[in-house]
Amino acid sequence: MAEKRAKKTTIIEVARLAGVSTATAGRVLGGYGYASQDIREKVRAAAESLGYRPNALARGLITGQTQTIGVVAGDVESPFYASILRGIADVARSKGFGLVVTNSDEIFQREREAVELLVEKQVDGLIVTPSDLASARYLESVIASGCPVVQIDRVVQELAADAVTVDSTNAARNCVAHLIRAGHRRIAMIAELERSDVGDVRSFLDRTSFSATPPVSLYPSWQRLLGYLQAHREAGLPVDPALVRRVGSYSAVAAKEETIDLLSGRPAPTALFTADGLMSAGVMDAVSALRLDIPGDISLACFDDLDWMRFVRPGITAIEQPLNEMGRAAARLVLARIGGESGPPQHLVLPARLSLRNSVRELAEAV
Amino acid sequence: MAEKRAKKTTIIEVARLAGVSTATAGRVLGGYGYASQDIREKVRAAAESLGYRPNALARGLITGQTQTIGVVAGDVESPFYASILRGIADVARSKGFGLVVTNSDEIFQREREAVELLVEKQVDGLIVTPSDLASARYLESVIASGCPVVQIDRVVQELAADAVTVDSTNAARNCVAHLIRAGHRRIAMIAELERSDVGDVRSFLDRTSFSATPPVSLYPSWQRLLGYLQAHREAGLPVDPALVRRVGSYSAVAAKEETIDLLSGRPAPTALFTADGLMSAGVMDAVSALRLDIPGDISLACFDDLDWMRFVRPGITAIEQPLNEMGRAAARLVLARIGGESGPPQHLVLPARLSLRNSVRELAEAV
DNA sequence: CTGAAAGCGCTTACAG
DNA sequence: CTGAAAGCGCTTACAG
Repeated sequence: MAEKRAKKTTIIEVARLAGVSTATAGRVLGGYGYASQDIREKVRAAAESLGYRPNALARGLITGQTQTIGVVAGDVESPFYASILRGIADVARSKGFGLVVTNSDEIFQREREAVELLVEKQVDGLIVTPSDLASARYLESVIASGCPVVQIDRVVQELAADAVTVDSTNAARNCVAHLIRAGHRRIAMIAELERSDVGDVRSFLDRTSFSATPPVSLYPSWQRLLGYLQAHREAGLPVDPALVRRVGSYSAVAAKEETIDLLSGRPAPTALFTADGLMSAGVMDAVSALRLDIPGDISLACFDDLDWMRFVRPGITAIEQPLNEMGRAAARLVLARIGGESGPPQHLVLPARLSLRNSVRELAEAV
Repeated sequence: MAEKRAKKTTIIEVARLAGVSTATAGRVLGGYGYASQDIREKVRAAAESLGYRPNALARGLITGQTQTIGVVAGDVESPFYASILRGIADVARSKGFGLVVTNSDEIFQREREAVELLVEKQVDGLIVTPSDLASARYLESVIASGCPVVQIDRVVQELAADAVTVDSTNAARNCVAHLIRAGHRRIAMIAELERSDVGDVRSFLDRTSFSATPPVSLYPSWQRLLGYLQAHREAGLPVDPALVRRVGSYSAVAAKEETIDLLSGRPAPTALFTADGLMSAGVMDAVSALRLDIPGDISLACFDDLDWMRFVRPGITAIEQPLNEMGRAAARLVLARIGGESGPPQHLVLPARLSLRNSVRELAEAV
């Protein structure tokens, strides 16, 4: 059932029409090597009249470069990855690179298959958000084969790959510190806190020394919990474990349930810190359902609140991650490696922006 | 400054190690042609031990297929395109296809360059949201060269390419009809209505016969205006041109200004129909700023409201486009063509879903 | 069932 | 400055 595909014109036909060798035609059309003005024009005219388009496959096969970057995102439909992807795409386009995009849904097996596909397609470099920090050593073979890898949002320990992350710990710490400064003493936290090699929340809370934990080795959600703890500790305040809720996955519905349960407790929290973007909607829903006033009854702070909160609820403190910039930085890094830049792995840590638009006004200056 | 890239193992080395010809090794590894059980194992073992990965470039060069689909979206960061892209990606992945993604930002020149890039990369098919319906004939040469094209969201007249769109006209018509049935007589409309070959809003409104306009030839925004008009006409109601606002671009800020102006007019509208997704936030912002109650002071209906409205404002009627399905359908269509399916261009028109969650309760059953 | 040879469409040394 | 030849890593007829 194979269709007869229109055969495309090749450089051979262009060369023949222009009366030169394919080597010369290639030099003109590919923009490498010398060619006299006279021949240039002839070849260009021939290419034009035949509607010639170079075959990037053939070129890539011989040059060993495809001018393509592979991206393994969690889910390009989520605002988080969509913004990162846009940043990557902008830099790629400006350098004439293409982008092959895949979703892992944070499933390790899927990530691996995606990387396999991309490597076979001979991408010049790879940008990945590793879905399982413990199993990601397989990336070493990719790097060893000459394909540079840049990690985004998460960092695999001891992997010789560049990385771009956000300083989640400090962002959470600053945010919670300012809630404390504004007078809050019972600050609840709603977070994913799913994958972890540091045990459960309780044992994490029980640790005597936080400084012993290098934040970079944690998933962002746990980094934020660390920041939450640091802020309390620095203020000399105790942490009530009942106020830290592990939702367990990026689910607005689950976040809603936890929030309702949380706000029904006595004494109720006076502030709520939502540590993962997609949960904000669930938290908001719970607050609406309980008919609570913001910030009268409860103060809210959210990581990665969606843009809409700005419009709908002026009374919310938001931690905004520089997602576009994260993508751009990752693309720049991978392009630098592709360009031959050597040296030890770079680890870029971008600051998050605390954006204040509610009762806790004092936050604005403080940050 | 060229790095010494680790040279990858080729099929030649695998063949040598297995003690067979490259042709035989290829048959085993590529899964085509015959091979004895004995040899199969030897080759597989050799490939395994050498860490062999097939080079898709070489394969593509010879087979003429890259197992890759090219996508030209407006902006993958917007929820609209992000959802479509996800649908495409799901189907592509299930068929073992890769996806090369680009943004046009609805700029024609950029779209063209993107298509050029994708064609040179030898994608097997193309999914495009044409940014300028009048200039999109250039796609003909792409199709003629054997690369099938599927259009999304918009349809270029007389282009022999499949298309997947949403029935915007009927969705808008139903929505407005139900607002009318709920008693509204002054229904305002906020819409993009930028690009057009049908003149300005006023002349569009003045047309005596709407049926003369084939909706498919219009940009979605204009199709929705058509639906708005049809609903009024069918109810025997006049349209007040002052209630139809052309925002001119996908801008929440501009939408906010128009909405404030609109709601300050006397007599004020009792309902507001926002015809383009990204403007909803601006409209909401205006409603908040004016301290209006929904749906007490004003009823709202939005095309493509973001998911959040469900959580934040139960009092809003939403028209939900099946974006994931649009992407999936487009991917299926293009894959069918790649598979050799011939026949006249397919034009899929998907229905939008009217989602009711406010005062205009009667809508729920009616749809 | 297996292998030698040709070739996909380009680029890359190497002569001239 | 230009061309003949080789070759990138595979697959595809074609013999055997």
